[in-house]
Amino acid sequence: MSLQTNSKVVTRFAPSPTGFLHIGSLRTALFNYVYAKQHGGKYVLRIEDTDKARNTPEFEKDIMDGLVWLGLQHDEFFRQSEHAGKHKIYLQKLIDNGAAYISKEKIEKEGDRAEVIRFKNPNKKVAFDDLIRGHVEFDTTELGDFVIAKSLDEPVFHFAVVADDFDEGITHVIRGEDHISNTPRQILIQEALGAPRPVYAHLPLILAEDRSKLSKRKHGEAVSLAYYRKLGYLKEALINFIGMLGWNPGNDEELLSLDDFISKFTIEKVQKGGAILNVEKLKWLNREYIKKMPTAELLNIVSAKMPNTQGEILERALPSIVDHISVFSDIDSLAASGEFNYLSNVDDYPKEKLFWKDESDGSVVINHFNFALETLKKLPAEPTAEQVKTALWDYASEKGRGQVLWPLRYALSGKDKSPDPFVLISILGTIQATERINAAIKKLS
RNA sequence: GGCCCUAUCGUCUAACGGUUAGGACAUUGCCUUCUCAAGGCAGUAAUCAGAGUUCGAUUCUCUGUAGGGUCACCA
Repeated sequence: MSLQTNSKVVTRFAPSPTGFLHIGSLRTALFNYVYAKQHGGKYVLRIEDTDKARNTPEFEKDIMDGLVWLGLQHDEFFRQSEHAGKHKIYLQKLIDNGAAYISKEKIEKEGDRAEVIRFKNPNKKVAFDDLIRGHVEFDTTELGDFVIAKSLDEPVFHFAVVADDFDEGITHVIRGEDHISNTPRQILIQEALGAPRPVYAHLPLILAEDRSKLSKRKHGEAVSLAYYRKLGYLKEALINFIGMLGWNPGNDEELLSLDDFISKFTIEKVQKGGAILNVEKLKWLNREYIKKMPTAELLNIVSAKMPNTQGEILERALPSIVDHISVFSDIDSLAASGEFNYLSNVDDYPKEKLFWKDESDGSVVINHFNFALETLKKLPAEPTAEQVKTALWDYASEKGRGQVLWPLRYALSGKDKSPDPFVLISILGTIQATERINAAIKKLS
């Protein structure tokens, strides 16, 4: 407790660039960021690149890009490999004071060294108070004298983490639950180094549908931020969703921004059990955020996805397009299946489609069309849907709405499913609408 | 298997030891309606099991069960 109140909070997110930014890591990053910000502290990003064989610059770039895109800007940046000199000094110090030793090994697999540095395990019980889990206790005896470096120049994860956390003044280690059993050995190293112990908080894991840990190998690309980003999920929705997996504000609020998290987040209230990632809810959230988007921004995005429909038509059609999607990539599939064809042309259709239910008298339909044509003449070239509705409603009610509106809508859209004819006319304008109705009349006569 | 962690509707979750166990997503029905959506309203649905402690356990304790994590010269 005293650590929290007396010193400035410093948190860190320490991914290793051996894969794309994982959705679970994303939450770790978010909570670290939020926790630091709400305590007026610092949030450090540290790339843990000590495994030279598996690191790639692409992954490092993906991680950094993803974080920046989400708005989780770090205050300080480190690359673990750049601390090799410091690690070496610490390692030497431990060897000198007998806390670690150079050990002769037999080579069991490829890459094994004949000599490694092992930590002299004091074989004791280690206990720590986890902000989320409370009191946790381990007996480190079973760990044996574990390896902390392959050589003076090649520290292994546990050692590098402790050394770096120490150097960077990390006060709070907020990380995934998969690290909880790593904690005792890291505490042992800390003690040997004379480093202060940070406050620990182990987050529950994000699970797949089958309750297993979300892993790239098992669950494919749906575990990476890049995947969701590519599908067109909004960062606001992603942050909101991830932040509420395993945590909630304690009331019925569902829509939270990054700033809301900073003001409301309470690490003690983080759930202890793992949570399944529920894409349906993510979609719902995304839709909520799409609804909130400024029209101009929306137009930009939709416009890029619909090269065949541009300008004012697209502008007027925007609400009816957005109405049908929960993610922007939905537009691609909807467009591919011809859902929006009516915006540029009328697909050919059999004239029977112009009859409502079991009607079959073409002349009656033509009468309705003629009334519509007359009405269009009296309307402005680009009427609002409301204006069109007012002009046609009484007639349609009198003659039968289905009888009038179904053929009209079909003539205008050429489709079984579409926006209603009033909206259609408001999108197309009276000139285009007149053309399409005339084409329908020609079909019938 | 050892060690560790966890357990409320299908999913995410709320509930100072006393609630008709609440909300959201999903789902179902209804309304609206010319179609498809959207929207509105309503409904179905949960305390893992068994012992304790207590006047009273979702809540505390123990046991069991189930699930998960971790056991590298990876991070």
